[in-house]
Formats: sequence, structure tokens, C-alpha cells
Amino acid sequence: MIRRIPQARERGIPDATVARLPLYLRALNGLAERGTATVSSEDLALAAGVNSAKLRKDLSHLGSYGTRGVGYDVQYLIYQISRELGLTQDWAVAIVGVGNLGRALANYGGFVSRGFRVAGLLDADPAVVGDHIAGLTVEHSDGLEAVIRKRGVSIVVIATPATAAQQVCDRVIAAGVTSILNFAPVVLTVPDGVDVRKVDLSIELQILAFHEQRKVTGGPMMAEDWAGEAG
Amino acid sequence: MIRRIPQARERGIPDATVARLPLYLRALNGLAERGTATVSSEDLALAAGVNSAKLRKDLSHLGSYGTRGVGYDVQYLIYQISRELGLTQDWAVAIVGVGNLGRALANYGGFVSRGFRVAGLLDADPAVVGDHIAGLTVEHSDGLEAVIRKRGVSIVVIATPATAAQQVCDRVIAAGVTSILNFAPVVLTVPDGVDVRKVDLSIELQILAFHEQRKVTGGPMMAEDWAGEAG
DNA sequence: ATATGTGAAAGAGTTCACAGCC
DNA sequence: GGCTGTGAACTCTTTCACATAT
Repeated sequence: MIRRIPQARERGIPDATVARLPLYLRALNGLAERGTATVSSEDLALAAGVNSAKLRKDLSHLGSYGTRGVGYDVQYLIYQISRELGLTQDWAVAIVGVGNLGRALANYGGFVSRGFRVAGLLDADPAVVGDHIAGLTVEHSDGLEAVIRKRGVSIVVIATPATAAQQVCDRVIAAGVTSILNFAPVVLTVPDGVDVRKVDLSIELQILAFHEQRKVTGGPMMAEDWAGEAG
Repeated sequence: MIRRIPQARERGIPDATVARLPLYLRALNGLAERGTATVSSEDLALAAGVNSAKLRKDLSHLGSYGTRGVGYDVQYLIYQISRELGLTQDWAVAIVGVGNLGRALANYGGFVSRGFRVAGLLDADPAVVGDHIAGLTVEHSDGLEAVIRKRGVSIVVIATPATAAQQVCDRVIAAGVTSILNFAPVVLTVPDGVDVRKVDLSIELQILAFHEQRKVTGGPMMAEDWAGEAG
């Protein structure tokens, strides 16, 4: 029988840790702006909204960047996390779909700063093409592949209607893109090796509604209890 | 001594399952629109982008709603999941901060449909107050508490600049709101019993950058690590 | 004295594989 | 035969608690 060896991923940083590194980075930048030179895991954890044991474990995956009895050097840790996340280089991002959401994204400060550069805004609607947004001119999505190749776009943000998302996805993958941030409420089908992250506004609301309901009623009936207990 | 209770797991639907229920609901609605009456866990899982074992385990937490040898009745399962998520009632949502993002959210179809109703748009900027967006008039955020009380708002979406977010948060909590969806890039401090979910656009990009960097510079050993969808 | 880094334990979440029912 | 529902195994994540370093 073929057994899959757990295979310690050589420089493998756990996904859960990677997802929190941007949080730490933001907290550290806040501290740096206020002139803080050194921070303890306790204080940094507080600023990032996690507990200190988790923070220390997370950072330990990057290396031993702290000093026992002292804490972490803020600037040094900012550099190390930035490097690990790949933010010391500039990533060209294209936003496809310039509706309300696409405009919001193009103007979103967090996109422009910190290693990301909006290198293209594309839309299929001729009424939108030519608009000037965040210092860029909206181009027709016919030129999607050309924009990706010429401007070295490596991350594409899909902010189109759901119906167009898969088609856009297929095209950008064919053009060589392997990292996609999808805002369209649809499950994208992609080949192995392509990374898709999804942001789904309505899903977040629905999760909140679930918890809100529990608070109000103490749970959606006990109707399910007899249904489930029979087995 | 303080005992840490692992979150209101009361009738025991795991968080990970709750987070996927909206996904299943969307897939089921798609099937229903195409007139499908019955679906197997295999097919539904495919449509939702998960594997079938996970889907069955998730659904088993709600009850025994399938039929062995047959599958799940689409309409019945839609109803059960909707009920579990609390979408059979109408939730009044207020959006605070009507910049680019707030406008996008107000116009976002997924917000208006499926049990959610935008009951108020508020902003502190007099230049924005009075604007008509998605059938609503933007009101001054001075009236935040009044809007929440009079219109029965139970979920607040914060789409303000980072600097205003905590203040808005404090005010809505004081007004009785216990469910908050935060788009501002800041960690909100809230008392126990208040539920905050965060959507952070730049964090998603940074996670993508991490994986993109690994593809470019990393060795061949990680090929399997990227496969599939994250989140 | 103080705070990191980390094995070990505990807890969540996922996948397997098959019993049970249609 | 076909498909669900689920205990068991496995993997991933979090937390604990303390040895270790300054």
C-alpha cells in the first residue's frame, strides 16, 4: 500500500500562520509609526488581537528573531515578515471588473501600498472603458492577455459579475497567472498549481446571522433534536 | 478560577461547518434554478468546491436530511440550511461609511437578497449625506443610535476609514448591536458576547503574494501544497 | 528578572472506509 | 447496486508550561 509520508515541508510555514503574518505586520507598522523600538510578544499579540503563545509559535516558524528577556526589535521583525510574505518586491496586480467593487478596490489604500501596484483596470463594458480611476485609465478586457504579459501582472483580482468570473479566470490562467483573488460569488474551477483566494461578502453576513440567531433565540428550535436522535 | 469555554458551541455545529453552509446554500440555489430536484453528496460537493466526505459530515451536524441510495432533496435542504443560518427571517443591516466600499456594499446583490435588508446608510461627511444610493438616502452618522433602535438593526457593517472604526464600533455596541462586519483594516476591541467578523482585502493579497513568491523562488517539492482552494 | 522558543498535550477539523438503509 | 451517515484514524492548530537565554 502506498503511504503518503507526512514530509516535513522544509521551510513549510503552516497556513494558519501565514494567514496571520499580515496581521502582525500591520500591528508592527502601527508600533513603528509611534516610534516603538522593541515589543514583547504579549504587547504585540494584544495589538494584533491574538494570544501571545500563538504569536510566539507563529514567529518561531520564521526563525529566532526575538531576544529572550527583551522582546522583538520592531523594524527587524517588520523586515523579516515582509520578506517572508514576499512584500519586499513589487507585485503588479490587475483588477478585472470595474463596477462599484472594482472601483473601491482600485482606490483602496492597502492595495496600492505594501508591495502591490495596480497595473491595470479592465472591464468589458464600453461605457466604463476610458474612465479614469485612481490614476489609471480603464481598458477594455479584450486586452487582458496583453496587459498581463506586457506589465508582468502576477496577481489578478476578479471583481466581475458571477457570470463572467469563470471565463475571466480561464483567460488569465491561460496567460500565465497563477494567483487569483476572487470577489465574484462563484466557485472557480482551476488547474493544480493555481492559487485562488475568495472574498465573499454575503457569506460573512450569513455567518454573522447564524450567531446572531443563536443569541436571540438560543438556537434554531430543538426540532432537529428528535430528528437527529432517532438513529 | 476562570474556565475558558470554547465558544458557544451549544448545540454543536462546528465553526468550520457554519462557514461552509452559505457555500452549500449557493450551490443548492444554482441547482434549484436549473430545476434539479435531487442531488448526491458527490455532485453537491463538486458544485460547492469541497469533497464529498466533508459535505456529508457537515450536513450530518444539521440532521439526517438525506436519503440513502438517493441523495438530498434540493428544496428541502435549501430550507433546512436557510433555517439553520437564520435566513428565514429578515435581518436589518446598517452600513456605516459610504465611501467607495460602502457604496459597493450597498449595491451588492448578495446583501439585499437572502434575508438581509439594508436599513440604513450613514456617513460623517456632510458632502455625502443626502446622496441616494441603492434606493436609500445617506444619513448623518450622528443619528446612528436612533437608526439602530428605530429600524431594529441587528448587524452593522463598518466601512469607515480605520481611524473611525473603533469609535463607530463602540457606539453601535452601546446601542445594543452584537454582530459587526468590519472592513476597516484595524483590530476592533469588543466586550464578550459581541461577534466581529473581519474582511481584510490587503491581507488576502498578502497571502497570495506569499504563495506566489514560493512558486517563483521555491523548489519543486511544494507542488502539491498549492493545489486546491484556500478558504 | 524577564521574555523567548518549544516540546508535549489538548483540541479542531478532515479524511477514510464501511455499516446501514434505500 | 447506490448513497448517506458516522466512528475511527489522521492531520492540523492551539494552548500549556517551562527550559533556555539575556
